[in-house]
Amino acid sequence: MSDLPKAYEPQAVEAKWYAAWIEGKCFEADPASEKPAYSIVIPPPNVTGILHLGHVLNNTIQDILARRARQEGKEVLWLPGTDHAGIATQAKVERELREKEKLTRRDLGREEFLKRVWDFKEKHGNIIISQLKRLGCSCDWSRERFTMDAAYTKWVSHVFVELFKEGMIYRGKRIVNWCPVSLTALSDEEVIMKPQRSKLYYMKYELTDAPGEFLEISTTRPETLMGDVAVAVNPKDPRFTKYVGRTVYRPFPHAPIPVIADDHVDIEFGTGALKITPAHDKADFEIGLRHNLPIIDVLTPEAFINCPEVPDLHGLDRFVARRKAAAKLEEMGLLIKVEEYDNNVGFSERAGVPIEPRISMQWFLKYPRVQEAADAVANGEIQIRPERWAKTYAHWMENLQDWCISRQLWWGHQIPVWYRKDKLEGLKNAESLDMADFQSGDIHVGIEAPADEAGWVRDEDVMDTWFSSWLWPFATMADVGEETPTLKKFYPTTDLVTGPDIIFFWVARMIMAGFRFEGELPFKNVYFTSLIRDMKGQKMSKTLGNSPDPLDMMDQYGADGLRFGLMRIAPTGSDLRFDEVQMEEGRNFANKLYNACRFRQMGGTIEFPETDVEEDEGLVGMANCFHIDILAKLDELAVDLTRAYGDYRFGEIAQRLYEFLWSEFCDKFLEAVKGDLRETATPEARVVTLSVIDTVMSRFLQLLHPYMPHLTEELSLNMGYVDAGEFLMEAELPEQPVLAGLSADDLAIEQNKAAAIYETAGRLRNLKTEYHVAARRDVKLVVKGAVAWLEEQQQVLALLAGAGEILLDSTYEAPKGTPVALTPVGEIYLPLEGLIDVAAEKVRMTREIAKFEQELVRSEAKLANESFIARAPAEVVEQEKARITEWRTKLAQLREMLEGLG
RNA sequence: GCGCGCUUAGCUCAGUGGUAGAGCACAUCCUUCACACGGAUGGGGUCGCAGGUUCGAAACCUGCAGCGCGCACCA
Repeated sequence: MSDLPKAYEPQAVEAKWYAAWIEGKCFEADPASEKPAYSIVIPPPNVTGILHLGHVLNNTIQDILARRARQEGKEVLWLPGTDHAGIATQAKVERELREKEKLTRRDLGREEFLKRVWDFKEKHGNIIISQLKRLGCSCDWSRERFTMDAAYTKWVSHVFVELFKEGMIYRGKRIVNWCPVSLTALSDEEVIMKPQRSKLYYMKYELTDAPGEFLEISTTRPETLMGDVAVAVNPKDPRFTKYVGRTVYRPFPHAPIPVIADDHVDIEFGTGALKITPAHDKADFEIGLRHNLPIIDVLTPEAFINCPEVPDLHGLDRFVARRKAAAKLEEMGLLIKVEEYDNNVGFSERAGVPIEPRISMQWFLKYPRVQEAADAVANGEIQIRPERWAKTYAHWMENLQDWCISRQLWWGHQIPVWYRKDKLEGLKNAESLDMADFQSGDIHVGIEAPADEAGWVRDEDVMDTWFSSWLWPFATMADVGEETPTLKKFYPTTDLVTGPDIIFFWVARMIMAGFRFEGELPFKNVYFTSLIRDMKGQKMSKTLGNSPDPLDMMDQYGADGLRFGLMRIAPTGSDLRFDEVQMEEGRNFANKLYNACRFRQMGGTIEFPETDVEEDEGLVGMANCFHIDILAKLDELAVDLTRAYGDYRFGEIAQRLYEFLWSEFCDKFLEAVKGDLRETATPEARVVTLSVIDTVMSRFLQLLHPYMPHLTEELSLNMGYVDAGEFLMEAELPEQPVLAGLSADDLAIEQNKAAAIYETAGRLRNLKTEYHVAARRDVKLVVKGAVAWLEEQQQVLALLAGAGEILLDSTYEAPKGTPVALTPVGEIYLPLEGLIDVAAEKVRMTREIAKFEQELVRSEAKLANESFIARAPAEVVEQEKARITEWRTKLAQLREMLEGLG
């Protein structure tokens, strides 16, 4: 017996193996390799982020794919890195600055502030990288990238310049989504619509040419009333025809504004009349453009009222001002009523406050290669899984809006545009900037600053983080204009694994960028993971505090336990409910495997008997039905796994591995062959059994390796399946099955024998339990009408069933009331002196008879149905007939026995 | 409003036309020399509802309900 502890202790083992893999350069990809390439780029986590369960799921899947690909003989590149995450990172540093030094970023100035962010990044950055290592991720760390590396930054600028010169990027004054907390524009994707309980205010504006006559208007935003420049009605709305072209008084500041007609107005909604505030609503802005209306901005960037003409509102927070404006209307007798109203309000994804539509000067991108990108998914060049996400992708691609790519932040890639100082004022306020301005020489757009830098001022804005992320698959592999061996070998990448929440942010954009800048799709397969929820079905979030720390999980259950537990409940489609119990199961599974190996080690080394049986030729010849059965099941497992990997069915793979080891190998096979390892066993039996165990265990460890890399590596070494100095993770999966040289018929015969013994053992244990002798191992069993081959396996049956002795006796006359079971190997009696209870046995048998009768009736009814006979496939009919025969035989036997009881 | 998805045992989920499954939880028994992070046995389901197709439906079709998620300029 080995000195190994009884329970597996993962912590030290996991750390040891990760270090060994790094030392052995096992994760490093070789572009010069002859092997076919397999590549994944990691979805770069936020550089200052910390690992959450979403990362664990996502990266475990990638690691499984990468490790499996290595086993399949591929040259694997899993390229890691981190994202600078503009808003999130800047916000963190600003918060720290505010809390510790009571300073804002403007107090420090751009240069000093950026220095602080870099310091912060050095200090807190890469925590997540070490956490990914703890999880066992086999990334090629020698190629780690950061989206603000110099070379990467050059890519971002290059892309901007190219697209600008192509006319795809332009600057313009538009309504954008403004975050009043982060003080920057956001893209449409960064706005989250949330249902809100709001109020709908009904108010009335007096007609200038008809005092006492009013036009009724409804709005949810009375606080922007000062920015009203018109009232719009639908031209098809007969109620308002007479007003169109006239003017009404805006209450404050008191001024006449026109009543206009515009198709956009919904006749059904509210009063049917809409106040037009072009500065604070996207639709209003467009109506304003159509009708040539002025724009009056009445909000500060921080979303406070900016309207000195109305002193009692000026300077107020927008929501305070809303109530105040309503009160003011009421005072003036212009408020008709207020209704409760449910609507959707856009929130800033990062800051969590309602965004404010705001006019501002921003840079926009017209997406390139839209058609190619849409087609690539539609025609299957890029496979999206689960497939239904392809529809979401297609829908978005069909409704693309220009992308607002500028951000009023400092942390990020600064826009590579310079303005001539002497023309700065004019350029700053120009309604639009594009190629024409570039050609005139007033602006400079380039990767490098203009030569006479002093005469120029650089655009202050930075780019949306996703404007760097969308280049990730190729910008990580080669510098601008380079054709590196890495790019050549590993681009396009094979699989992308990410969450469906960033299908627009990232996936779709990468596809477009791939086509535009590399002339090729960036990846062939996209696998969208499930969203992790808690047991109540709520989204995991820091604020809810329902997000367990993966590091805690790893401390408790091991990285392998966490990986396996999580993958085992990872569904193919919908959300995943995280249940810590499952991680415990993962740990238990690791422990089970570990103990199965300890058991094998107790068997010691294999000493071949003098007959000189060679492993290869002797194995099948000497094997019994249990050996053959487990080898066949192992082969089946390997085939099933290959298919499941092909379909990205990770939960099913985990389930099959679990079931094989626990049920098939430990519960059945090991129990069946335990006798072979006892001192009483023949040397031949011992050798065969140990060999079969080794064959199964070594192959199983390899199949399990992608899911539990550390443990399988450890056990493979300890068991001697992998030589010291070599790695299981580098061993290729053999293509041949472990079982060979047996005809399908012979295999079926052997497997049926094994199944019959297992089933019989189950029946007997059941019988023992029913008669309350489950714990006794000395009971005697008698088999009547035994199948011919039972004799050779009766020892095993006794072992499995927990019987002291099994007698084969075809003439056995059971005492009345002897418990009996009908099994695939014959009638088995459990003669128990003093325990036999005729009445109880009668009841049990009557119950069993009733059960079979029911089955018989059902089957007979089916066969009596002419349509069934006529239309069902022959094999189904045959199956049914066979069942009837079986039921009848059993019923006859049981009735006879019941009669025997008297 | 449009679209997508889900609804199977107390819980988490498999099961895409042929007698309803797994794990956990539960109950009873077992500390027998791999493992109590274990072993054995057992109880538990009109497969959301209603129609339809079919010899046969948990599965296919239609409708409905509940839940979830996207998208959308109804102020």
